[in-house]
Amino acid sequence: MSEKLLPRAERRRRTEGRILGAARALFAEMGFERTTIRAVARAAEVDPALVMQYFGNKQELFRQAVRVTPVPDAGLDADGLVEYLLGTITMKMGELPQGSLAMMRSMLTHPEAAASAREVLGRQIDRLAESIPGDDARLRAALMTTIMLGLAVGHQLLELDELRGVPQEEIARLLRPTLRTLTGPEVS
Amino acid sequence: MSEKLLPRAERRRRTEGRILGAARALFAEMGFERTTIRAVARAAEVDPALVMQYFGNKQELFRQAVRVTPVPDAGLDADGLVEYLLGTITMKMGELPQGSLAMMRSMLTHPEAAASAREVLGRQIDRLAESIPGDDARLRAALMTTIMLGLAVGHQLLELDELRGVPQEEIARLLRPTLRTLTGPEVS
DNA sequence: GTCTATACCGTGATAGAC
DNA sequence: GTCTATCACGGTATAGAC
Repeated sequence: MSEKLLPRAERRRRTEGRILGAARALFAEMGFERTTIRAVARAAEVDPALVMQYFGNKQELFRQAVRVTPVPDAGLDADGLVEYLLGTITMKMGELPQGSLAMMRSMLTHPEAAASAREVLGRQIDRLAESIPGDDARLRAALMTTIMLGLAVGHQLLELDELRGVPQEEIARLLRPTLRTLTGPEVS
Repeated sequence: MSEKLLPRAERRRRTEGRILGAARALFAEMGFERTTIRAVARAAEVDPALVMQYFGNKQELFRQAVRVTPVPDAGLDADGLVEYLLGTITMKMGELPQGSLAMMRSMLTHPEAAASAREVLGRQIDRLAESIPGDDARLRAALMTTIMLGLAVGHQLLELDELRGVPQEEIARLLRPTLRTLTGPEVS
């Protein structure tokens, strides 16, 4: 194999990484439409056409940049699930993975991001519904999920003043009884 | 004054109305970026340049199309506010004003829509905070507001399957105790 | 095999023709 | 008062330079 300063494959891998990093940051901040291939290329210090060469089109670049790590599902009881959800706040507050942010940023205006969001949320609803009793378990699970969605949107994307700088423990403390009202047919 | 089939001013008013209606529908469905002036003009059956002539630029067209009717504020107690919020579900479910939908659709990716959303939500938070006790009234009010925001996003914009076709009364029934956990320092 | 230059089309916007 | 160039910019495809 030819021995330059870096092996060709390694060099390519690094360039791809820079492009994906730049794309992730821009998609998260500006959304799909306002993020230009040219801007991504500029941020990654490569030629715009190279981005096309690597990823084919903007859609595929987006897909690879936001690739969200699938939620590891474990069998938990209702209270455990509430704690799990409250735990995700911690992430949502501090630094939710940039890929997830990018996906959420575009989910209302980009069809594929919307589909991806529906899938992720649907999985969470499934998981919650399995662990809570009642005929309306899915509806309750959906409401719990939209509550967390609203929090993420309000805090991370809209950056509402009232939520800025609030320690996650305080949110968790207030939201714990709130979510618990939805985990069972009775408050119990 | 010249007497054609319609007075010039009236004719203009109708054309403007058609354009605004078409714009509202398209902005609500596709968001700001994906809505093209040309498509709005096509839907309103006018020349694209006429849209520019009337509104100057796309931004101003958006501003006038989504102009959201300010929430009439009345002094209510905490429980009354919960019922008020639950009442807004009814609207959010059936047919939330298209202008509000358009604004929400773009709030994550369009700076001005984001500012508008922050303003509307901020007003609701103010209003709620006035009516609930406790040092953390604003935080509680913000959480209540993001809960409703999440519901609107999940139902109206993402159109989650689990919420489609669910009668508003059922949502209200489930969410009433949920919201009540946030209206006071104690569940009481 | 990698990267660069360039051209094409649709969009927002402006200026001017009818 | 309407519509027709025309421009700049962005996504994308292609050809070709190294």
